Amino acid sequence: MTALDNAALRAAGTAANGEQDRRAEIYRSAARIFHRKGYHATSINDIAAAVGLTKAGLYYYIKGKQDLLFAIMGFAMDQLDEQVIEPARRVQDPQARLETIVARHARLITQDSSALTILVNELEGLLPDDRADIIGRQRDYVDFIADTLAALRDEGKVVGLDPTVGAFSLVGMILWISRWYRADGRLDGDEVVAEVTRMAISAVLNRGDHSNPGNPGTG
Amino acid sequence: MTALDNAALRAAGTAANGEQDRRAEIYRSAARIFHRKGYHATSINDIAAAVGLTKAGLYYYIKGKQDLLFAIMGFAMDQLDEQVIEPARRVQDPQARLETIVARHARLITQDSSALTILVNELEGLLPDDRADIIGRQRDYVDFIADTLAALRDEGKVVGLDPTVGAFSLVGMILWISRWYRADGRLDGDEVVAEVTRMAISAVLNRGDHSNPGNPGTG
DNA sequence: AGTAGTCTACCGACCGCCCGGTAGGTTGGC
DNA sequence: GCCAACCTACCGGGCGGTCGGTAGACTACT
Repeated sequence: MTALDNAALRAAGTAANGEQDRRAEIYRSAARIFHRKGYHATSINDIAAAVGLTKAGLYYYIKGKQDLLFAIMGFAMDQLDEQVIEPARRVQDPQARLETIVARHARLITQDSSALTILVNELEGLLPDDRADIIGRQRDYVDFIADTLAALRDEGKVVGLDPTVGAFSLVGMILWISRWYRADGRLDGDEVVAEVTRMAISAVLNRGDHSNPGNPGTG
Repeated sequence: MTALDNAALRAAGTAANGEQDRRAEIYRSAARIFHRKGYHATSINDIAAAVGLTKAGLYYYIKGKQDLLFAIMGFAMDQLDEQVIEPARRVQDPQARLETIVARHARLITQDSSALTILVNELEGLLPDDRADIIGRQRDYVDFIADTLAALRDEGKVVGLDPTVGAFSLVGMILWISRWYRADGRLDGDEVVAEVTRMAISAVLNRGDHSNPGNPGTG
């Protein structure tokens, strides 16, 4: 989970090396605890204790609880940008681009879901300005997926699917992974990523109708 | 949102009619506020004010904050049982059953997502015994969907999909609706339900491979 | 080598506030 | 007179956050 180091570095500015390490550890621990207990149910003392500091000592490194949350969510959003969106932007073919998006996003979650899960679950813990910032970036992401679906529709590969609904539904499928996936479970991360990616593609691609010959109706 | 009345009635036992109404209003308001702000960020005073009582007055009707949460989640789970699982159980054909599950669950969410959303987002606010109860019922639901997918696989309509992963993915797609659907949005509830249901069926049904002729790889 | 000053990395004690919850009334309809 | 349906006033406690202090490493000067 050393990835949060980057966010810590960014927040630390021109600090000494020891301070960078400590700060990274704090961000990492906070993300883990926020993820497990939720933001509001986590006290500053919880985080301090987890990194072997007192509350006052912790405040040497952080500005406040809200800033901690915003930093973690900003990091998660950066991760999404760098690991999912940017690589996908370089893929021209819409179907391949969609596969890239789903597979990379799903992989991020199976690797470490803390920050990414906080990103979607703790929005109301942010200050209004910070929330607007994060929500805007999230909307850009959904729009990017919707645009990809629209491109697939223009190719005739997708028929009769609203791109926005499609994008939200795929995102829901992906995000939910963090609720049920266990690294020590029956399937390993790569298998889960592959399964979900296949489902996502299948969900949006047009393969004729799915009317059910043996089905008297949905009543 | 009068549906919570039932849960209130159940909790009230043999109370007078006026008390039933008041209690139902409390449960309804609490569900709405928990949904909007989250359980931990909602104070008993918030709920009391919303129903025009003081905190002490509210305690005439409720036993405590945790019981309130558990009652709301129990109601949501009852709703799922009665409106989704039981009707679906009566559908023999697996594909029709799956359509029933998705459409009915999605419709519940577009109609009133408060209690159902609390049900999945506030589990850690419960006491351990209560949490075990709710989690058990949720697992039963996912198993029910997975069994339906397994039946479809036995029919040859689904190939190469892990039923458990499939069930979780569909649930994620459905639950996420509560995060983006707005009753005053571009699409009405029925359209959203229909779109999501079609995507869900398409996601699991086997329609040949989706390999991409114009795709040099997923780089 | 000694020592005075400085800075980092903390800690113990404390602040005001709000929380969930309660004790003990008060009021109004039957 | 009684009881349902509230209220005012309060409790202990934990919260986020701050304050003044300090051990110890490091530097600067004599």
